[in-house]
Amino acid sequence: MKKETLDTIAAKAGVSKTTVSRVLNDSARKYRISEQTEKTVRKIAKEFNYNPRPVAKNIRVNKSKIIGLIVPSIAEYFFASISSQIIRNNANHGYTTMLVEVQDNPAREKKEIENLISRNIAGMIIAPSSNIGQYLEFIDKEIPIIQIDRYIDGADISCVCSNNHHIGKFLTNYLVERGHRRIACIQGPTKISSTSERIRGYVEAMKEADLEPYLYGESFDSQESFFQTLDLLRSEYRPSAILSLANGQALGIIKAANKLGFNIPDDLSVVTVDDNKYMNFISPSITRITQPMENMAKLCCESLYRRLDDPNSKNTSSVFLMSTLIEGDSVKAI
Amino acid sequence: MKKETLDTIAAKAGVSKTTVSRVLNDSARKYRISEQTEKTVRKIAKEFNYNPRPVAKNIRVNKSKIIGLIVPSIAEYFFASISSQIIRNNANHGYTTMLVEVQDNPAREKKEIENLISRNIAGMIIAPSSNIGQYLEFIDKEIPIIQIDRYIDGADISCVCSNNHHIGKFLTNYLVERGHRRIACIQGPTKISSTSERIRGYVEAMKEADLEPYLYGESFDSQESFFQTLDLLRSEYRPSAILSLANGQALGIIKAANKLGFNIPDDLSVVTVDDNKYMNFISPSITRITQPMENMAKLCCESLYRRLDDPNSKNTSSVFLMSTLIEGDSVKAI
DNA sequence: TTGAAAGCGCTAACAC
DNA sequence: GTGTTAGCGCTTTCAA
Repeated sequence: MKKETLDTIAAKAGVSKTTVSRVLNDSARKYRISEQTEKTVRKIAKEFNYNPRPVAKNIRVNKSKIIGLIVPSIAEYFFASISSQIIRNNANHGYTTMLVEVQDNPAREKKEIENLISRNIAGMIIAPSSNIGQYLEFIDKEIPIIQIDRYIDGADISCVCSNNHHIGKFLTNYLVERGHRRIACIQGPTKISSTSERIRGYVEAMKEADLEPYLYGESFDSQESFFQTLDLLRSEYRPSAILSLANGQALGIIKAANKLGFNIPDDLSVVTVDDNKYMNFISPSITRITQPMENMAKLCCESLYRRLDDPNSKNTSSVFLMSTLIEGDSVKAI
Repeated sequence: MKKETLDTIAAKAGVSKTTVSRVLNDSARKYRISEQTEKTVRKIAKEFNYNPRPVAKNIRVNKSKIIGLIVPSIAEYFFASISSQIIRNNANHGYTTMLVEVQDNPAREKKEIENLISRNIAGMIIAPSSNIGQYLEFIDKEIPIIQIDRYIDGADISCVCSNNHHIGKFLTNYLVERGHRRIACIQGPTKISSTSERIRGYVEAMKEADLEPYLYGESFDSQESFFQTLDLLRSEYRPSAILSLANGQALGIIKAANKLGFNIPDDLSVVTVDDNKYMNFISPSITRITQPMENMAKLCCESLYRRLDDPNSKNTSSVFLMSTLIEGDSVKAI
């Protein structure tokens, strides 16, 4: 490709490569380089289609214009959407994104973080999959980290998340207000904060309504939710409503209800979390909470850029965003 | 973070950094380094938690273990899924992925490619958005490129795609065989091969059945498809069936049909391309073709690794994968 | 206002 | 078997 280096440009321009470097880094003013020199250098650089190699700079200054993004999997719409926004924001800000997936696998997570660090990333955005608070705090001293969607309890690392406790409580209350008493919650993996917070909200709302929480399930997977819901609907408890904590689960619930001939919402009410363009088309349309994904990505990036631009601003911040209810036809008032 | 370098390790081990480098690159055997030395070096390296800096190596050998992945947007499920697979494959193969989005914007595409190249990527996987065949051929001489999902007509660059011509023809025939005569096709952006090939298949099937093709629309956007379908259904032509080339469009079509009180499939049959976990839940379930995304990603990566492993194997190859029909309830036989 | 020279961490010729 | 040395392309003192 472009074989031009500072040296070749310098030779053509009849100046030293130092000067070329300064001009091309917009430091001409700072070093009081003559307008004439600056002009020639820029002209030659353009003429020869000079393209600096960031790696060479990286090795020197030990920092790159790369941001590491660590998510469970972008096959999940929520993370795909967030990641898409982040990648775009980064690009607009002059950063390239290294996106890695860790499949909620702690070993993989550790490995990928080390990989990213060895590649001199300037900053990191992570939806943590495991309890690596201390490790992250250690890294955060040198490489700014922002947690997104989830946070590690007790870790002093900035985060931008939904107000998941509110989500759980709000949806539960929504069902309670409509007369439901036997409200089950199909929980996801309970170690991640987004889930545990929602569960906490659910339990709290149930307690406040003098109802007994009923938690079951352990994954976000559709298939598992399907089987678990089958069990649940056949059980003695037989809820009149189910609170699903993610869309994958909701699909499993719907499938199970259909299979057993339970009509939604007549025989079973369902509410869930997260939205996407398909949700309006499944019938009945499921009442759901939608998280402000675009805003979440935006705030997260801004928070990161702030620390990147001013390495002194080490104050960690926690941001909890409010979500929006989208009412469908999946809840019956009884 | 880890401040260790080859030098520090060498000092601790009492050998030269060359030796350390050789050992840590698994070339001990090649240089007939004594087992004793090798053992000590490895021990010290581990002890000091040594982490090599790929950038330093990159600048020396002018190649990194980074693969650039260029897609329109991962907010689109198809690309999210493919990208997810590719990222995972790459990670398993020791490569980190730089994922960039170009939003089907030619200027952005050019800029991002240059960016990736300046970062010394080892290889590139791209779903091209514009007609940059010559440019890619030029790059391909030094950096292996594989096109995925789409290919640039006339460019001598490897590709792994669906057999999109077959998809278009097959779905059209499916409708023809069920007695439909007025079959409209809501096309996407016609400059990308995946779309144009599907259109070609549609037109061919129509011609063979002595029917007049009726193409309309120009984007994959739900909202646009919605309005265009409204127009179409109100028009004189009034198709009995619509071939949608992507899921976003299909949603727009369904919405338009609902709005005008057209029952699917009684008043309007619909078929579309691509599947995802929500498609089974929208009602009626839309008959659709599903592309072998996992396999597509796999073959694409393997093809790339082959060239990466053996720089001489410069033979470009075109792979066209077959897709699978998923029958729903969206087509009426008339 | 500009340049020379050193050095970032690593690899690879070449030597012994 | 192992080490010396040069150099990848860039930035950054330090000097002029």
